[in-house]
This record gives sequence, structure tokens and C-alpha cells, in this order.
Amino acid sequence: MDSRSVRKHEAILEAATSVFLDKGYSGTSMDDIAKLAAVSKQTVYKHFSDKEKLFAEIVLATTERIDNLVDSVADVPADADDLEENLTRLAHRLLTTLTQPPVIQLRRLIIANADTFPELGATWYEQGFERVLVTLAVTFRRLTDQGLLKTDDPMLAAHHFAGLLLWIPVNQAMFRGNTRNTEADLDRYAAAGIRTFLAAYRSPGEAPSPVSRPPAPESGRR
Amino acid sequence: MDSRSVRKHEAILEAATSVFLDKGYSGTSMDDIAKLAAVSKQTVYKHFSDKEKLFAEIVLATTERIDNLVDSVADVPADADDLEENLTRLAHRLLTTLTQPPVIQLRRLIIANADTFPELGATWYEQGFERVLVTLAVTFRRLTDQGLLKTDDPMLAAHHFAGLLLWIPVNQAMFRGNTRNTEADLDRYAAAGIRTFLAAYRSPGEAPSPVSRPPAPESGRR
DNA sequence: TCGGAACTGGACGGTACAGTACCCAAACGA
DNA sequence: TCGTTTGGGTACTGTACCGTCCAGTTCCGA
Repeated sequence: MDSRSVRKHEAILEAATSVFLDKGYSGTSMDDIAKLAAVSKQTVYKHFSDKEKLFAEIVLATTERIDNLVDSVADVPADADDLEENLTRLAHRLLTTLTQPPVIQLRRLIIANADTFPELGATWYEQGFERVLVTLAVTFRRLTDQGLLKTDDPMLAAHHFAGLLLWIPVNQAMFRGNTRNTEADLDRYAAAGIRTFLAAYRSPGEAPSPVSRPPAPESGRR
Repeated sequence: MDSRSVRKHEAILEAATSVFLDKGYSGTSMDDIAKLAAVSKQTVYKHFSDKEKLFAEIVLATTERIDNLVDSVADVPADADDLEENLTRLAHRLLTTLTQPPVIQLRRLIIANADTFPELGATWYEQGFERVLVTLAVTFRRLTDQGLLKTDDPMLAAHHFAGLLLWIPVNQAMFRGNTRNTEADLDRYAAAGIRTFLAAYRSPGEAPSPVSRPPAPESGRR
């Protein structure tokens, strides 16, 4: 029974996602969505009781699609020699994923309507934002157990990690339009963020990587 | 000649600011503004040619009001012994200022309409966001010259400073409604952020603060 | 005091849009 | 083949709102 009805249902979802991301909640009309989905408005209302429901649906649907990111964040080899390189790679993955236009658009969409749909913002924060951070924290705890990092509070370290990496590019993307960041920019952000992160969170037992930068404060124990 | 016309002009600006911050751009009608300003709609249109102009006006007006913050950020005593304490104080000022509801609301307002008013977002980013960071960078350069910090790239250090401090509370405020941060939360964020910042950016010549550091703040929330 | 500018209140044109009513066509069983 | 059911399309209703117009009133400055 994968017939018409189901196809239309998905066409509507897809169209709605596209238009909402592009024009915002109040900027898109149900007619727009129907037109893009090549479907009559009546059909839209047959499948989704009203505009708010449809909106919630597509936001939550995209929220559920972050498993890849979560997996990616969990995957850091416990390789002492290349800790900096491995973390930089992770940082780069995080940056490229989170600065992609659709992700930024979704972010804007949710923030813009956080007043009208408070539970949507909260849900996204918990299911999306915090979930990634928790996974990151777990990774850090593992690296700490393996003697590579020193994180008394892994969740805090995860927050700091994200803040160091994302504050600049994400804010830029929020305020200026879709100023695409170049690959080289992201490389710089990743390298600089990781350098600072490791200066603060590298385990005192581990020597800083020889190439990158004069050693961290000698009494690294703080 | 501070008479009627001027008074009305300001009443309109004030009312518009309040309503726009509260209900967003498309959520507020010109009638709402006129009503709150105790003014006829005609008068609103006498002073501001249309809704977009009025909106741009109030956003730029609030943007110009960040001089206090800039001054505050420039003001860090060059006192070696109390570097950590002084920076923490600065961090606390920054946090309390930037997490105040009106500031958060303005942020949301601009982000929400960054598509419709691209130049407004860009202007705010440059005049507001970046200006604070540049001032902070100047301060860091000074502290570096004085041998208290080691910042090869003060602007980058400023970005990291802001990211470490603001990523958590600002994102929370963006997504969840106006979940007011308590004073104690801000204290924790400030202390934890500064600890990490100093671990990475304290001048190697400077000994870390002798007092053993306070217990790690619990970061989970909820 | 007086002339003119600014303000008021309401009504109105035009438009956009959410949601609905009603009709038509395709699918499916007998 | 025919009739019933299910879903799709068109046209409509009602509302909200931007921006304008007008006739009458209030306030300011000279």
C-alpha cells in the first residue's frame, strides 16, 4: 500500500521542510507548500490537521536525523601519539556538519519560533544539542580513563570544546546571511580550537605534540 | 523644541521596540504599535515611512547602545596577583549583560529576520558582536604586553574567551524560552570558563594561582 | 491671539492567507 | 460492467493587516 497516499504524504513533508527552512514559519503559506508538493491544499489538510502540526512534524523529523553526527562524535581512536590529530579530525567533522546551510537554517527556524513553539525549541535542545554534547562527554571520559585527557567534569569539557570550535562560525552564520565558510576557514577554526582545548585539558602525563606550539604551562596540574 | 512631535516620535520608537522584541516582526501589527504608543496610526506613518523602516530604526538604535559593554570589557586591571579574579569579574559582567532578557530577545529578533533584513544582521554583527570582541582583543594584547597572558593572536583568544563563556547560556536562552539563569549559574559558568581560558592562555612566566582550585561546577543542569 | 502644522479616529481598498464546503475522478469489489 | 468509497481539486469564507484618505481637533510658535 505504498501508493498515492503515502507518496503524497512524503511529497508534502519534503516540500514543507524545504519551504519552511527557506522562508520561515510565517513566511510560508500552505498554498506554497501545496504548490511545491504538486498537491492540492485540501490534500495537505487531509494529511496534517493544521499548519502548526505540520511545522512541528518536520522540525522533529529533522531532529531525529542526527544519529550520524552522534556516531561521528563518539568515534575517536584511543591513540596517544595522534591525539591532537584525531581530535582535530573530530573537530573538523563537527564543524563541517554544523555549518552546512540546512543545519544553520534549521537552527534559525527553531530560534525564530522559540516563542511560538516553546516545547519545540526545548525538545530540539535536548534531543539534538544536548545529545551530541553528552556523547562527546562520554568520549572525553573514555579518553580520560585512557590517560589521554584530564577532564574532571567531562560534560563541562564538552561544552568548552563546542564553544571553542563553534562560537565564531555559528554566530557568523546566524547573523550574516549564508556566508559560506571555506574549507580553509574551517581548518583554521578546528586547529586553533583544538590547540586551546588541549592546552587546558590534555593529561599532564602526556607530552604536548612537539610540532604545534610551545609547551603548555609547565605546572600543568593547576 | 522638545515638543509634541518629538515626544510622539520617541513614544513610537519605545512602543515599537517593546512590541517587536516581544512578538517578533511579523507578529506585530502597526496598529499594536500605535495603540501602545497612544498615538494614531497615521502619526506612526508620518514619522516612519513604513514597517520595515521602523524595524530597522529600532534595531540599529539598540545596537548603538552597547558602549557600556565595550567600556566594561576594556576595563581589566593589570594586576598580576589577581589576574584570575579580575578576568572572572570581567566574565561575570559579560555574562550578566548578555543573558539579560532584552539582549536575548534582540538576538532572537535579528536572527529570526536575518533573511528578510540581511544588512541588519550584518550591521549588528559588525557593530555589536565584533566590536566587543575587538575591544576584548585589545585588552588581551595589553595583558600580553604586560606579561600576564600569552596570546599570539589576541583576536582568536577573544573568540575563544567568548565561546568558552557564552556557548552554554546563550544557546540555552536561544532555544528554551526565557529560562532565567540564576546568579549562581552565571558564577559557575564564569569560573569554569576562566579556568579553562587561563590554562591555555596564561603566560608561562606566570605561576597559576596558588589556591587550589574550587570543586568543579556541576554542569548538567536539570 | 491667530494661522498653520501636527495629531486623531475611523473607515476603506487591496491583498494575503488559514481553513472549509462541495464537487469530481480514480480505484475497487461484486 | 456498475456502484460505492476514498481521496483530490476548485472555489469560497472569514479574518488580519498594511498603507491611505478624510474631516475634524489640538497644540505650538510668532
